[in-house]
Amino acid sequence: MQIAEQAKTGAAAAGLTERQGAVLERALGLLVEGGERALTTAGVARAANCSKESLYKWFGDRDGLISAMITYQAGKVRTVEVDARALTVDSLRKHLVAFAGDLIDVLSGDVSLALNRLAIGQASREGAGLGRLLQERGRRQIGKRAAALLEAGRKAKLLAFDTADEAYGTLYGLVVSDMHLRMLLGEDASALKKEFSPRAEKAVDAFLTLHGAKG
Amino acid sequence: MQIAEQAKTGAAAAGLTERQGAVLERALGLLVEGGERALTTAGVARAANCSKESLYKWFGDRDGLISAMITYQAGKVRTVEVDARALTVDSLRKHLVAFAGDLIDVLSGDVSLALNRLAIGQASREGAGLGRLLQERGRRQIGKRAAALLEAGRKAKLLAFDTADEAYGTLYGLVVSDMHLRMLLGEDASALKKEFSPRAEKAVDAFLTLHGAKG
DNA sequence: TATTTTGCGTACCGTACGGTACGGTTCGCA
DNA sequence: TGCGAACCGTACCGTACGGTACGCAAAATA
Repeated sequence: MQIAEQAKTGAAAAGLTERQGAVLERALGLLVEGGERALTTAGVARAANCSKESLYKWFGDRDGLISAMITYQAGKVRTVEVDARALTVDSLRKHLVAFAGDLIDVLSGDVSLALNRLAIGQASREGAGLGRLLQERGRRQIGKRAAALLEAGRKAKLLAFDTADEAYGTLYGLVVSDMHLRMLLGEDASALKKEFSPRAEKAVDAFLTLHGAKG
Repeated sequence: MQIAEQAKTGAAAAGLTERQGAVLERALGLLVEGGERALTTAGVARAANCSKESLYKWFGDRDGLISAMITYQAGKVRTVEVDARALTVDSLRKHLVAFAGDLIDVLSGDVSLALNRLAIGQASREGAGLGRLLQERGRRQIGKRAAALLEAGRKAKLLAFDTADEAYGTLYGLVVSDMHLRMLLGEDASALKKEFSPRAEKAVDAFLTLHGAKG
């Protein structure tokens, strides 16, 4: 039910058949479960109850399949719009803390980790195609949300910074530190999440100390 | 000449023959050049002018070779001891800026990026063996240097923090942000280094704002 | 109902890799 | 000089993957 719904939305966002979305969902499951080695065309076909010929017809080749997986997964992410009116110190802090929590959630997600591992592994041999795609479709989205929030804070005279990008970089670093890399290297994601989630408020405090207009 | 000397020191640190060190050096070159796909046993043997049989004799199997490469590479890193006496605000700042620059240098190095990509790619399929090894031999080393510096700053009443680990995490996040991940995903390392190096001083300023005893 | 389309299942091909075996050669040593 | 260890180069084997081709069933269309 939930999976089917996800498949629907993700497929709709990428302009694909519902069936094709279901196939991509199975492929993502395979990737999460067994890494890149498990993402074979035969394996995907078997897991999704379709033929290899259909895979090549729909996605071109293996790289096309992977690209479709990234785009499809990115289509599932929905950024929450922030109401910029009536922003107070407390509400800004709450929004920042919520954003930090969502950021940690996204980065520690199984599918996100698997796709990042896949793109990083591919990055060395053939340009940065998948890496750029992942960056574009994934990070840009949540980055826009952060930029909007930060700009709203600045307009409300609650934040002070030169550029939103730089301030976002600071916030990102304070929240994430090296958590993402450690998870990518195989450290237990849920354990690391438990370690970093409580630090989200401290990170936001530090960010406000650095960029809060009151301080 | 330089390579030979590196091979000597790296091999000595890992308890290997000079010849074996040279082989690992060629293997690292192959990995940097062409990624994991280029790191085949036949390719290493050809590039290093040795036989596959010797490779298996020395390193066991392909994973043993990779582990040896990580340990060998880590053996080349030498941490600089910091003189903790007579630490002033200015000298502490200089030390922190120097540390930040070295951190960026290490993370943006060709070999470091290639090994991290390899370990991340391997992380999904078989535990976190290589990831742990890389973390242990690589990050721990520079982390110890940071911890020593931070503790010295605290003893000199120039820094205030709860635990050195947490403070190091803050410093790391401020300096690195998402630079490492972006490089791992294939963004041009030298360009990113140029972008982040000037920010090292700002990052240290921010860190001192957060943890400086004077502020 | 006849026909076209779609797609599943399977078999197949070429290639490339990890790992092993073997003949020939160099080098240290008695 | 004779011997053994180490090692290079190459050939070989089993496996697994990406990609293609084919036979056949089911659904859609006329």
